[in-house]
Amino acid sequence: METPLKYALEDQVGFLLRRVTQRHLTIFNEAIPEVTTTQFAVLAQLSALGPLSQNHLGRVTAMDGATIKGVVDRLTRQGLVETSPDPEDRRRLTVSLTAEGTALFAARMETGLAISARTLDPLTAAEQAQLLTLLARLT
Amino acid sequence: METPLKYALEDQVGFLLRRVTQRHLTIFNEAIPEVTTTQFAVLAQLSALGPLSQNHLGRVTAMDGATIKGVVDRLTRQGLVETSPDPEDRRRLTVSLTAEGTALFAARMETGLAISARTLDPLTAAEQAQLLTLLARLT
DNA sequence: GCAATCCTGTTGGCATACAAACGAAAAGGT
DNA sequence: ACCTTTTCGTTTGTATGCCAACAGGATTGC
Repeated sequence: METPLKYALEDQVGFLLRRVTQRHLTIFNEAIPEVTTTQFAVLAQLSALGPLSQNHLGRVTAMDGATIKGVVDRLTRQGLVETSPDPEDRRRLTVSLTAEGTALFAARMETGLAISARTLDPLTAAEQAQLLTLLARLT
Repeated sequence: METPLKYALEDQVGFLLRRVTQRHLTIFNEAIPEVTTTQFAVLAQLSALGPLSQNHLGRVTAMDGATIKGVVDRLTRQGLVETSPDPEDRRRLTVSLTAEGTALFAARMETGLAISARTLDPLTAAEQAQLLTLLARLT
């Protein structure tokens, strides 16, 4: 008497994560079309922490070296950040917000918070808190 | 007396989702190096539902037309799926598992379930169930 | 002081993802 | 029958996201 194993895709964490992420990205793109989620994360961390080396910036935004480079390049092209060599360490590239980048983040920060709220909207306040706690533990 | 608004990146759902997804993908790649998560999802749905049109396959795996095409192309190149024209509807391309694809999914299905379990490992059984329920409601 | 190691940024390659635009085929309405 | 609308698959373009390999600079061990 053995139960035949079934693989229900809809019940797998990975699939659920992907679907929820898709919904979140849709909400984000509608609300903040100027930049992407990862670009916004970079603006947020530069705003909170000040200028950082490119690799350090990658660490605080959870992107590896190759990824953060692409993001920084595109933000530079848009004039939202700028890079300068670090005199202390000639390997390092310091990334900082431009006036335009500072202004954009200031103007869109509240929208950013609203996007998170909207993503969690189907849940009650208690459920939202629980979800965030559980997700944080899976990090 | 107004509270200055802060944007704590680490507390935003989108950022948490991205980090948890990163951890999940790492676990998956180690356990099943032959295919990616999305490719595995395609194999799972073809295994569960039988041959499907390419677009239909995209819907049951949550991928848009452009994405599912790339995934099917790569799986075809690996000999895990094959496509054939649908005589009923000349626009349609029927995608089905090859013997090799069927065998691979059968051999890796349990591992797939173990990957989900490993991803959720930091949580208790009750917390795991709760998380899945909450995520499903955000779909 | 110097060799082994580590860190930083860059590049190339592969694999999602989605938008937009397109042609061909099917379905529906009148 | 005919026209409009959908659906299906394709292609192009942009943006993550990771790995692996690399070069040059900084650090550490000895």
